[in-house]
Amino acid sequence: MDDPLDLAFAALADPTRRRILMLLLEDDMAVTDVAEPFEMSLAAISKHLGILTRAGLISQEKRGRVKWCKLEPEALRDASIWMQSFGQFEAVNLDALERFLEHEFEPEGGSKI
Amino acid sequence: MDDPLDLAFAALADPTRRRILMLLLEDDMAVTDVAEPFEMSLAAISKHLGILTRAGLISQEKRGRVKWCKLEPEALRDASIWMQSFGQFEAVNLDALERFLEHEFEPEGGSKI
DNA sequence: CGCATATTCAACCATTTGGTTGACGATCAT
DNA sequence: ATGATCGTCAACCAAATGGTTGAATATGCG
Repeated sequence: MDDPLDLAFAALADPTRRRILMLLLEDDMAVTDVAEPFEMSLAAISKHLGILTRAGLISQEKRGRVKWCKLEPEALRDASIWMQSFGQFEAVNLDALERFLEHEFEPEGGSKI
Repeated sequence: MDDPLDLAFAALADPTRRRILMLLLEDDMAVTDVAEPFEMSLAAISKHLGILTRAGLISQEKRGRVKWCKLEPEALRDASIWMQSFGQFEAVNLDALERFLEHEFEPEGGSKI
């Protein structure tokens, strides 16, 4: 029940949360800004962010009254490793992986605030 | 809601279902044999198998009165590819993979047919 | 100070989930 | 045909999930 994999996969199972992760892929964001594109209450988004945080997929750091959300790919990586135990799909495109790693954490167009 | 990714990740979020997938990694199995190592009713396992089937992670084929369950890694691959869109997790460390698999398999210790 | 902004909390609600049990339809063996 | 085995179905249950609203807590600003 508290298995990190349970939390990670359960968190990933919700499309809203996957969209949130994709937003955060571009930049760290405040809770309010994460919520902006969605047609649901801020409280709902706050809950989703809590779930992503408990799953270790993001971290939240409060600076002033703003809580910044940041992607934390470690848990994702664990889930990915689990999947690769099935090894039957060598979909791991190492070229793509390398490309991504080169650009890791590169600002890419600056802040959006 | 019907997004294949929703189904795949939701299916993977349950430890019983992940154990089932690991069983099937070794061999195709009948429903009853899948259920054998678990301490829950056959009906419960049957439901889990239904969820895995709807998610596309396994397929079931009835031959005689026995329904054979078979791993179908396509949906898993899709989920894995989705994760790689995040690309920010380092290339799969095979040592980590080994450690991880040991950890996943070990807790039940026992029989594997 | 006094007000607006950022975020969470608490209570509530409907739906889904993961499990049970008992009855049931198929299929195989004797 | 009888009976055992394989598997699902239906009804039920407790708990978790995903959402709402309104009040509450910080924090920043003029």
